[in-house]
Amino acid sequence: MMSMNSKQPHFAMHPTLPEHKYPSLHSSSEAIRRACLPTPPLQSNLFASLDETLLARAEALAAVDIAVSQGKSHPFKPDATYHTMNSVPCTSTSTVPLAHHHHHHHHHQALEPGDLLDHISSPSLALMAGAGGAGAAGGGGGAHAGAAAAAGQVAAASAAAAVVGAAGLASICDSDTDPRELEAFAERFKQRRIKLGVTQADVGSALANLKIPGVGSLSQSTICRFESLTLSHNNMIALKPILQAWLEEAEGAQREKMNKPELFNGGEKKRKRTSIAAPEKRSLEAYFAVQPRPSSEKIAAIAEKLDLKKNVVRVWFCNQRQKQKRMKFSATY
DNA sequence: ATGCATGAGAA
DNA sequence: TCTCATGCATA
Repeated sequence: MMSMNSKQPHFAMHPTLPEHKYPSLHSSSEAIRRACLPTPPLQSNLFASLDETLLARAEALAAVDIAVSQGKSHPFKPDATYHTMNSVPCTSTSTVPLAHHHHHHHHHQALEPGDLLDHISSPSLALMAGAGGAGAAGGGGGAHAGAAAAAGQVAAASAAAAVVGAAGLASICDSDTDPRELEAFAERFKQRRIKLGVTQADVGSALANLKIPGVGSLSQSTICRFESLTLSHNNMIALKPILQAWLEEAEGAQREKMNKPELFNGGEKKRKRTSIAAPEKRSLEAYFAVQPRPSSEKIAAIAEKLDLKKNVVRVWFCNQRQKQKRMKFSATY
């Protein structure tokens, strides 16, 4: 069933896109999203001394499973994760046999100085690498290529380089930033991937075989998240051209097997995943509902109350915030 | 498929 | 310190 999969340390360049300020926006989808969240929004106020009082209250509510019924409700947090970067020419090369439509979605593109050139410019890929092979299914394994650098934004470098020109397989058009388009692509991608008989892990490692500058391998997790749209909008946009390139590549050379037996393993330190118990988790969610960005002090307080390491709590909040920003149910619909 | 974690880069 | 892209470990 599983395979031992061992990747090299962790080399990756995260060109990281500038952080944008997402202006307000939707409220409906935001509501939907929250409604789907495991934790019903708490109704507390953010006034009063957000001290032990609130913490205790939140925890108390959490303990009771939160019934909510106080005459106070606050609006949802206007925290959209959007912004789209887009400023590169459009080669209209949507090789995607998808039904794309054009329409305008109110995308607030808060472009910052850096954004203007921070995009993926079609890295005219004309490569021919071997597609993954192996047909095992599952979330398991596969050999891993030890490519360096991951694929954040193939932009940075290529943008300026403007290697555009030849066969533009990827093009950044507004349709590429369209959530519906992304969703459609993701679905289609998964379908075709399965048809090719490759696992998510296979795709991840195969990406390194494509010689796209700045693009290395990705993990099964990321491929999975791409397919399920559980990535940020920006992340989806950045990955789409890459995965699309792989897909076309793989389908084109479905016969070749250029497998690369990467077998280097020092076998060591296995990271242990700390697991937060359900009760504690509930409390955290309660706290989060009332104050998604607790101060360092508050985090410390919470950590102590729940008997968790402060860092664990901090990271939990970070991840929780990030979760809220995923594509699914992310507004703009 | 997801939870918790790391690290780079921006604030 | 936070955000964001990613990944290991795991259910």
